[in-house]
Amino acid sequence: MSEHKDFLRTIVEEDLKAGKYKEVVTRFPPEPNGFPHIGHAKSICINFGIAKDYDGHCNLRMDDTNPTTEDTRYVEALKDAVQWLGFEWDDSVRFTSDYFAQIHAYAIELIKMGKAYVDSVDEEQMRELRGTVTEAGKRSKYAQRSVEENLDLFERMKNGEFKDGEHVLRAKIDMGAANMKLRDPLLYRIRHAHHFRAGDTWCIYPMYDFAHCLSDYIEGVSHSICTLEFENNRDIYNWVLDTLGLEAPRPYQHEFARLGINYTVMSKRKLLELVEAGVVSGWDDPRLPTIAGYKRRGYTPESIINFCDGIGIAKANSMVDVAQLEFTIRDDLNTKVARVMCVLDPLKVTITNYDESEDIEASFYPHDVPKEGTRKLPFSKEIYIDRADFSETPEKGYFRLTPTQAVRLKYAYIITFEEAIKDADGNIVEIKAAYHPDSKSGEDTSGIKVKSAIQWVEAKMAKNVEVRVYDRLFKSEAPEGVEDINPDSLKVIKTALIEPAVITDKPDVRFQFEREGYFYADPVDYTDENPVFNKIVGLKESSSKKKKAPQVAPKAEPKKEQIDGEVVAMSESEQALFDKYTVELKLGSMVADILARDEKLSSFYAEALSSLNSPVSIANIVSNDVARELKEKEVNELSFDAKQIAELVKMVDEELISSKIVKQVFEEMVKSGDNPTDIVEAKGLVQISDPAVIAPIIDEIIEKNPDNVEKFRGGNTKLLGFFVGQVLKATGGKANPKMVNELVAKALNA
RNA sequence: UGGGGUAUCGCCAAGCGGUAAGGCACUAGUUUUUGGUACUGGUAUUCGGGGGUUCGAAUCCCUCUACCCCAUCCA
Repeated sequence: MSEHKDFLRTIVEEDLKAGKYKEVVTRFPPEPNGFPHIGHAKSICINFGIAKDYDGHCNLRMDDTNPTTEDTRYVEALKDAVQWLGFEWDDSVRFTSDYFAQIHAYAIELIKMGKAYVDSVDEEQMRELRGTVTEAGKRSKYAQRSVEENLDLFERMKNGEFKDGEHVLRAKIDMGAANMKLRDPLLYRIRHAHHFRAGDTWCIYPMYDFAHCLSDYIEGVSHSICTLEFENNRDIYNWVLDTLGLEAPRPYQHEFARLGINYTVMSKRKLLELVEAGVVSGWDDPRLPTIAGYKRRGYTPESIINFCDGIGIAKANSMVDVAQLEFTIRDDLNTKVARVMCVLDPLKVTITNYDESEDIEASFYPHDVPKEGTRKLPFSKEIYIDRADFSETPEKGYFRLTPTQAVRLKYAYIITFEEAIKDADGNIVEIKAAYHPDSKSGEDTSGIKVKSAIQWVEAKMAKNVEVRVYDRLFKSEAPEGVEDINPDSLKVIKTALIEPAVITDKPDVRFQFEREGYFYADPVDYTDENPVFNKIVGLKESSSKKKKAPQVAPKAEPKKEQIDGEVVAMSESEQALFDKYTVELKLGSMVADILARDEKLSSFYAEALSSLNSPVSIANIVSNDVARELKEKEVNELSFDAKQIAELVKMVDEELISSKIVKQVFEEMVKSGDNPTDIVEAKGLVQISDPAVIAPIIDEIIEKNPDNVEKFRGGNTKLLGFFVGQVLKATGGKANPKMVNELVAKALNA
């Protein structure tokens, strides 16, 4: 677990500490209506990860409440994904459909409580009655049905006496709720459909909002973690469990931001479109962000998990750069995988002065990968190199073979250019070169300096392989649909040549093709006759090698000006108050504004003022600290009163306590409702303003932090705050901060 | 438009009143028979804007702005 916990783990820890739950139970609850993608992987990592970190467990639950879209094919894909990532679910796979009977019983209970009713308006009417975001909705006339009638109707719904859409069961909550989700949400609808699991036993199915919270409760889930778009649903979640009076411990819902990655799409709908339109070869197309796609492409589970860990968990909508994903797979494979030579775009090279043949022993791993293993590389007069590794007219900074620049054949000899053979169109079809017999790798005495060592294969022994070079599926960073498809997202190279050992010995399934990237033997199409490799990801290229600098960043716009909206005007009485505050009491206009506009605040202020004539100080504390408390409370709910605030301010005015301590005392007042004077006395919070007491503490701090002293004296004046903070901490906040500031500054500058 | 959220480097993301973490990307250098890797350095005088409180504010208060979610018998 990383040092910095995400907010979910923070919540879990607090709950555990408070003894809210005996055990952490989470769940990964996908709907089996599509293939899981990397966004699901994030959720899997969060849910299974948290369970693992806190010795709890995580259920895999198929949220199968909609028989018309779900299929067992998808549950298999979902199970695969979790397993492939290396997580284990508790017990067997759960299904919401397993709880249909219990959920149904809860529905009846709700009806009996008068908290649910059968509604019989059609869809269109229902939409109208729901109102809009700004207007309250109206309840349908059916909401008045008696419990008996509701019970009867609901029973008949269950028995299949009605057609789809004829009736629904609704929770009776509030048609005027500002949260639209709370306007009598649907609990059950009629669906005469075959359920892939429950078969035909049901013709009513619970809605997500009803089934999910109850399923969580039934499974003993403690932390129900979902994505941000369910924030509004949280109120129903709580309503159902609370209204049913389900006993603690019960689950609570927490939301995090779903994953977005640029140059791809993540919604099930868009993914399905691509698959159905045949733009990709299927759900496991290596260009897709599906788990099946990444798996087929050659990504490792570790890399996906590292990626999910790396991006963190928060509540801000975000779009992660694919480069971050690519980093994790390179990083993972770098230390694991054998390096072999494959020439993607072969150019024949004849070594004019070499006539024998030999086998060269070469390590599978570079010096910095602590793994063992070698293979034999055949070498002879005729070899192939990559077309890109020769240039007749090299640009500045080109490191490979040119008419005037020798290059090393990796693990073998250095060669120098002799002649380029061209066809009628002027295309180079062959290079003639000379090798240097004394330059053999490991026993080089030639003294020739080369800038690069390139991959090659021996012509006769090389195996022909198919290489599928994948690039991002979309050309735009935030693709909308098929129109944004990158036409070059797949290049099939049928004529690549690979060193024989890879095919004959099959040392592994994943390789680094030297200087090209990481590749994976396609698990589906690879055969001995037609070996197929998928490009997982290219090697990182330093900018100097990159052909055209894709310099995008068109330097920042000149900082867009922000136009402030208009502030609501004050009413007449508020204005009068404001004037009084600013003119008579000499308050700052901001503070006066806050007070004048808030009736609770202004009357609280007036009351405090009546017991202590210190208008500015009181105004400050009322407009800041008291205002915070009054945000969600009424005056009579406060644990303290205006008189006590006046008392507190008095102590500040008399310099009995420092402004820092005020915060502390105030917190205490909020918590306990005790008198400020008593708090100060009980905790001994009286301000220390004696330099004789403070000075030695400062000396000590200075002595303990020589580095920072040096930095400070070197010009980092921000560090003054650090020292002041340290001194204040050492005195429990009691030292007079103004004095500390002065003394520290003096001491530091001494 | 009512309600619910979110804003910290190009992209993620810590931070919860006392020195603006870290990763990716970028960049300079060292090592290197991969233009890879590894290593070393450089990258936010400032936290969406403006005010206020405080000795001290990314953190507390006020206000404005931008973006996301909610009016499926989807989940």
